Amino acid sequence: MPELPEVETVVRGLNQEVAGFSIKSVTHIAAHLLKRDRRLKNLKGDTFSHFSRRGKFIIAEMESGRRLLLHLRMSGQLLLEERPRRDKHDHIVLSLANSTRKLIFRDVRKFGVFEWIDGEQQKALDRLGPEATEVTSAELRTLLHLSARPIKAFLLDQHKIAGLGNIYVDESLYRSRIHPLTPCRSISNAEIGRLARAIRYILRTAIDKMGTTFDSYSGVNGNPGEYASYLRVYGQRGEKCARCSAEIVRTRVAGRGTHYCPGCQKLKT
DNA sequence: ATTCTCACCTGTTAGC
DNA sequence: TGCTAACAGGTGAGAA
Repeated sequence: MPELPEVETVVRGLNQEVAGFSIKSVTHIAAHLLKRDRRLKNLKGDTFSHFSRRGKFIIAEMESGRRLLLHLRMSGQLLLEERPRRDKHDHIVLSLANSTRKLIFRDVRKFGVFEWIDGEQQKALDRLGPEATEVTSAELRTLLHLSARPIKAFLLDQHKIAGLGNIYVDESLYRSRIHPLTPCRSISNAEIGRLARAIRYILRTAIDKMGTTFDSYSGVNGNPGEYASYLRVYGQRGEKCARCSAEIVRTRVAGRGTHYCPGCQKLKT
């Protein structure tokens, strides 16, 4: 599932391959996206000038001055293809001027977002917490403060920290040796320091590896990410912990499948 | 204000 | 084997 490193990889690909290209025609646009934003009909003729990322959101700045907000959610993909074979999950297909390739927004589960930025979309962006790649231990300490909620729920909350999802939360907690159910307020300063460092390190490493392909994720050219082989706990149930050899377990925390090592991530309350 | 639960979707998998 | 139910997970609306 696309989290910060996967979205960052897509944005880099878009800046390399799509920035500067104009939309020659809208080959296909799905009804459910038009229903969300009627103005998507007027994509034609505008030019992509630059792509950026905020949390897991993608922002496309257009030459007209308008901006598009894209979100891949669970299964969204942005793909560049030469002669795309029509897939029933393609919801937007854009023909680019002076290019043989088409830009495709494919999304099996239809949770993805593709709409012009207006007051409502801007508000959603403004509500996001600090970028997870940049989070400092001082910031984290302030945010955790007196909260009794489990650290895993906190780290998944985009309004607290933006960019982490289920995979990288589990990996960050493992690296900093913190049990996912630990109440935020019970986490020591030393642990907060380890956690902030772990989050930054893991996200940066995963960006270097162009993300994790577990299921369907790929970059704009269809290339899978290479971080899957570096995962220490996510999807590793039953495997031996690399640090203490205990068996990695999978439970449910904050409604999500949660992986951790019972040997080196002890719960304190 | 904060935090929790559920709906949104559909392909895949577990269980009978 | 074939069916159904549960599951996967990011987000926001509404409830507690």
